[in-house]
Amino acid sequence: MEKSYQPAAIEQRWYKTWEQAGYFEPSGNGQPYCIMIPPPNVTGTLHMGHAFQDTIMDTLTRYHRMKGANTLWQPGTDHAGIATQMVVERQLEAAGTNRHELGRDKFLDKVWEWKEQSGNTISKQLRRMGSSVAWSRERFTMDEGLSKAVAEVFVKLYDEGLIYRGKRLVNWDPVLHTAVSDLEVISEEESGHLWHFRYPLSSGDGYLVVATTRPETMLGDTAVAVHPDDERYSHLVGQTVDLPLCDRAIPIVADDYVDPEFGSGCVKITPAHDFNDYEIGQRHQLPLINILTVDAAINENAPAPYRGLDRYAARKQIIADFVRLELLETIEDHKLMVPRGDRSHVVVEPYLTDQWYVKVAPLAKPAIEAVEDGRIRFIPDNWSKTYFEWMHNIQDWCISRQLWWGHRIPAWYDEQGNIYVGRDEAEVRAKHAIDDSVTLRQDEDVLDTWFSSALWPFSTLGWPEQTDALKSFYPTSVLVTGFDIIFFWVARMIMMGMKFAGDVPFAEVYIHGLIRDQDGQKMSKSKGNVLDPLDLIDGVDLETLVAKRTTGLMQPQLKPKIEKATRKQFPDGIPEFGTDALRFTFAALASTGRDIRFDLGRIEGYRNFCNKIWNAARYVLMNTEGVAATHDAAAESLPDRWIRSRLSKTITEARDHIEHYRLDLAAKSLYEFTWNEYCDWYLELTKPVLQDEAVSEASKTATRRTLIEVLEALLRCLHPMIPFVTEEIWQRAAKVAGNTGSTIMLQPYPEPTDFAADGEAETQLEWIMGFVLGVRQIRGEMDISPGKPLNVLLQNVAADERARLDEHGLYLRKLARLVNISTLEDGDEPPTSATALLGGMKILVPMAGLIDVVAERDRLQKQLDRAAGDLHKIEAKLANENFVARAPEAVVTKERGRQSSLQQEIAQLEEQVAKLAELE
RNA sequence: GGGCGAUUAGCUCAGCGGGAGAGCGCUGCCUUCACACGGCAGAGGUCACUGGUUCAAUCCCAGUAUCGCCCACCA
Repeated sequence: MEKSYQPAAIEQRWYKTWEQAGYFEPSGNGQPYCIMIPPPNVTGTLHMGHAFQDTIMDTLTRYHRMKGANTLWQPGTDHAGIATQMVVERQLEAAGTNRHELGRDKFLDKVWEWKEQSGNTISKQLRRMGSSVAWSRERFTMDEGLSKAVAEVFVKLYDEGLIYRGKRLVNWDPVLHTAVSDLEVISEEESGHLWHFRYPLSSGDGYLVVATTRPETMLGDTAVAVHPDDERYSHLVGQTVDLPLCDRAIPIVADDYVDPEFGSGCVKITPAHDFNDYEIGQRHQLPLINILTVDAAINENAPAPYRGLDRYAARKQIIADFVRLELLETIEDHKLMVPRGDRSHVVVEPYLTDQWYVKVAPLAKPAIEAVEDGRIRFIPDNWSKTYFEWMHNIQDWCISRQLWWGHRIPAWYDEQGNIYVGRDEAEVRAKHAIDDSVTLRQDEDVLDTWFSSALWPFSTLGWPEQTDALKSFYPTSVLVTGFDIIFFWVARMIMMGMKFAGDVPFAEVYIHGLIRDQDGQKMSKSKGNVLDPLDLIDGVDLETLVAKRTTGLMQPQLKPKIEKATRKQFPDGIPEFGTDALRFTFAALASTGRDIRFDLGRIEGYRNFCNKIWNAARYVLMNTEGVAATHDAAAESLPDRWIRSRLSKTITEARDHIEHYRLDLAAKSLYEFTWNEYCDWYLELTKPVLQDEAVSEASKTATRRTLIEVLEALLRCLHPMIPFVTEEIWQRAAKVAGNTGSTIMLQPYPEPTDFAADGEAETQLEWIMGFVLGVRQIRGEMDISPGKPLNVLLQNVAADERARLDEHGLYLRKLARLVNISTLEDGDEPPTSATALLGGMKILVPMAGLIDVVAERDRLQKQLDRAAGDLHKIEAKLANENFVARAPEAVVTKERGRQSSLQQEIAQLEEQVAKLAELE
């Protein structure tokens, strides 16, 4: 084996081997365990969030596979309507054309081409992460099967009256020229103004003042509203005002919606361009005047001077005209929420169009109940609150998009505009007896991407066919996803799954946090702070990293800043850490719910951990080659019994933590066992056994067996998190251990009962550790070279401790580097020494004339102070009658025990301090 | 406006009703026959603040402050 762990040398080789052997595919045996991957954008690339999420899913999948489950982790990608179409449109733009010139069919060919070309990038990257997904079952949301499911669901919902077409206000993206759903609109506070306009009363008796943040919409005003109880205006209700700039009189209406305290208490009503005004318009039968084109310019319904002006140019002009007419009362600075499209980032307009909607309330009801009664559990549970909050206030879902890339809506129109919905045109004609003489035109629009995503858990298993896969794996076991798509995706999957697949789509929803940069910033291209998971795996030099971060920026002026920050943070680029180190880092950081700052220090630490395992394995393999297949358990040494017992506990912990989705705690347990117990103590404790000629062969064999058996089991424990290094080592270790399996992937996950718990061994070994630590501490603080052999004297040695000394002196001598351990009898006068305490026993390191009295006194005094402080607290507690009376018996007993041992410790320390004083 | 979360060592984070923890960083010593991606020893914290509950609070409750996120139609 190499002296240090080289991830690049093994990772890709093992992945290929596993995939070719078919280990990722469902075994067909055992309890089904299924995870559906949240399908990434087909043209996307792997980012830190994916890598994190994939690590979680793969760890769970590998764990359950090792436990014998029939596992299916199913991969796939999403067509991501708007996002993908935008990318291709940008390419066309660069080539000097656009989709309209190309036409729909040719454009779609281009998108498919782009999908083919870039679509497997993310699959390749998923492989680099070690993801054990069933590639044979990879799906794409626009596959034939999934498209069928989409049509099926659409038709069924339509037939039940749960999908309808309606003319309403929608969020209109004037750049993309499509409707978007409420969820796709991001409202952020921006600075703006509040313009106060005077609307003259038709009666000529003055004017009303209305305030608006959007002056241009006044061209579409069809009323002014006041509160019904507002005495200032009640006499005016029913009268009209003359709408300035327009040759129209509009009514003054009374409506509860108006807040009389705000502004003047008068509100201009533009039913065609504001969601609230639309409602008011409905209540008062006001006309709707649409004054905008699809580009959000002023249309022909507005007075001539404004036609054709962009909305913001029109705003300027209108304000100028109000000033000219002396109808502008005042302008205030004002903070307002500006709605922007989440893709285009342009301000969206409420816009009156025909769209398709899903009536969601009837679907939401059972979906709410499923979470309420625990058929679906959120982890952590508080996300269920977020879910309920949204589900209880859910609005109908606008599912049509004026795009070309996506599932085309399965609705046809005849020349009279009648609507026919069916799975395809032939079905529509048959169902409605429409012969070929009638021309049918299919709806031009496509469905919201999330419509097909909502069907993902069952459409990917073959629904509407009742396939074996569907029967085995639906409902799936757990959904692993981020909180940002609970509404977009999770809620809709639950609704659709319950409606069409007859059950909840998953039993648990594990919500993980967002990966942020080291400063807590969201990683984004425009901030220039993205880390590519592959750069962490393979390493990257500084120039490449800078180039990656600064090319293709939307705001090129940020380049110098990004470059500077990058050069400062990564002066030497990023070293190669390997997939396992990255995965272990994600696992260790995956505590519940909260966001994660990705810290390079952590990944470096876990890279070192992989190397530690590697070297521990080198040691073990070096010492166990050809070891007998069995051993006599009676010949096991104390350290053998101890490490087996510790491993048993560690296995319990690891399993328990993984089952509860606490990968961070599982990682921690395994890390600490491996490093602090197996490496730091056990491997060191085997050296005296294996090197000492006096130790029996049977005992050596038992130790060799323990070395290899613990290593082999530990590798299995760690495999779900760090699959590559564990497989590489396991292949060698398994042979020595006598395991003939072909891969660690399919070995059983260790059981706690595989190794004997042994409380007695743990107690005894703790005593040995205490002894060694005591001597080391003296060495460290008294500046005695670690290599210098020492003699120690023991005082106040109890009978059972004498027995331990006889039995385990070998370990003490080796680990503490002692030549001689001798026991002082009562009355023996000890030489000048540095002292360590172990329970009631004193360990004395004779210092002859070398002792630094001051240093030793300081050292003891420090211990004394600490002990005295602790004792003081405990005595205060015990002096409290209420504590003694009310605290549980066990707690009181424990405190009394601590009290007496501290008293003993203090007495001994004081004695030593007094002795030192004699030397001064 | 409503809801959720965070505040613990220099940094990144665990923990939790009865003795403050890890990794990284820092200090000192050590090229010891698995590992310098290492070993040994060590320094470092009024667990944001104020009250309350309790025999006992970093932990539970209430409030305050700061930071963050989500939802919401106030022109």
